[in-house]
Amino acid sequence: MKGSGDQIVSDLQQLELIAQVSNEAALRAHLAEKPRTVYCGFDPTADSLHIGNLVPLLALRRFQDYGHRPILLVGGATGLIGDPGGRVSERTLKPRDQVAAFVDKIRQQACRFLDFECDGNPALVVDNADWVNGLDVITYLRDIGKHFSVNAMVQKETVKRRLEDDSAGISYTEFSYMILQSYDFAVLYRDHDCSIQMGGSDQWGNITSGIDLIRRMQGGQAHAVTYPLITKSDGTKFGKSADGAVWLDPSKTSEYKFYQFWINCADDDVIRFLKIFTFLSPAEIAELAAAQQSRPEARLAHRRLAQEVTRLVHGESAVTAVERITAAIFSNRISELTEEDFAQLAQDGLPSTQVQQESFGLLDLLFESSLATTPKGDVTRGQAKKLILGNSIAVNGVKQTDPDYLLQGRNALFGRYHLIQKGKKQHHLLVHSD
RNA sequence: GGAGGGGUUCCCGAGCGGUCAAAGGGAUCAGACUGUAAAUCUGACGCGAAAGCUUCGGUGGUUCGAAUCCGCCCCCCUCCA
Repeated sequence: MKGSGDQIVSDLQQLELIAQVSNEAALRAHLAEKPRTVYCGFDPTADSLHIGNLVPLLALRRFQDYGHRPILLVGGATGLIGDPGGRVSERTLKPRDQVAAFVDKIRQQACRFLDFECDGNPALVVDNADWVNGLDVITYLRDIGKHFSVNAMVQKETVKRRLEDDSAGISYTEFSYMILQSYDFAVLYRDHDCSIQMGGSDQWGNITSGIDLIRRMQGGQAHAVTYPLITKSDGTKFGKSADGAVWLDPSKTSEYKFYQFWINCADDDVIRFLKIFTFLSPAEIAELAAAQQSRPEARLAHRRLAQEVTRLVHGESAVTAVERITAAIFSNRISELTEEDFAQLAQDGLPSTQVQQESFGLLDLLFESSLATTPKGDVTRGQAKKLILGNSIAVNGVKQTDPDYLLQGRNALFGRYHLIQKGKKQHHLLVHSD
């Protein structure tokens, strides 16, 4: 454990991880007095968490490091409803069994970021389905709903936006989301003495509404902390890469791609991301910032960011593997790679294809390997041809512009390897097997 | 149930009988420049090698010809009951 209980607030502020706090003085006093319990909710919207979810996950971890107890809530119930916040239009309801499956996966994934064994403040995982599913309508309306003023709910930003939008509107179902989330907070307050809820800044309305509910139902005082939504300096959406979100599940986003995502971030974002997504000390970050100033082309900060986050999510061995690939590929001296290097590439997770044939059409390979993905997301031969003709494809470091080019075993490096490059950053290995 | 307004290519958003695979912007991919950066410039952006084929909520019509007109149906929004 480090620092006094309320040091966490200053630290989070320094890391630009606090957007809003319900009442800073009160919160500090509350945290300084003794270890507290803080929770953050994760709705099961997919079968994996994505890098955006790292923000609250790591923030919970920070709270734990300061002696507070983190509760990770998985929204098995709220996930069936859908949060109207951050959305311009109504969600499509997901099948119940699907949500249940998502809950399991997310619970497993999230667990590795928190300590469940430590003395005093072990983390806890809960599922709000446990207390919401058994709730009958009358109890819901009489004991919970009675405490909510529709007049006030309508004023909440997330709801208001949907009411004012003349192309969307909001269903009663999503309108009720806030009540369920408020109830979660009240239950955790009652059963686990959980007095702080953390969430994205878009959750502010839901959180404060929970604070109100706790006051009304139990006469208690709870607190809210929100973190800013992560933005990119160029204004495009954070966390998206070529084919959508960057997931924590390696079967959805390979370790190599994951690492590449981070090392590729913009200069203007890298220091901020180091603060948010790593546990490096302020001194270390300052050092990297200085290095970036003096020698930006060295990309020390980028590399460190990629290393740290990959280690956090996938472990040390993944870092070693993906750095081997990266070094081999971006050193730009393909001719210098040894036979062992090539064998290692496929093993380390560089996408690869095995073929028996002596010769294989380049165009076909682009198609088979999904390198020929159109801007829309389809894989077509037409796109493969466009890429070849558009001077985008290199084979073993040499550009090939002939759409009929054949990858032949006898021309392969070491008799079996063809390294295909699409643009500068996408690679695929063709292996001619014996 | 009544009145009105909408559903266009990944998103936003023009089009309102032919010259429309459908303006413009965004996103995305690639090329140049670089530092695996940003900004900028260039090209691509329904499928197909091509002829051509399939798109504008669904369906059936009217037309030589429809995203554009008509009927029915579905969905969304606003107001009224």
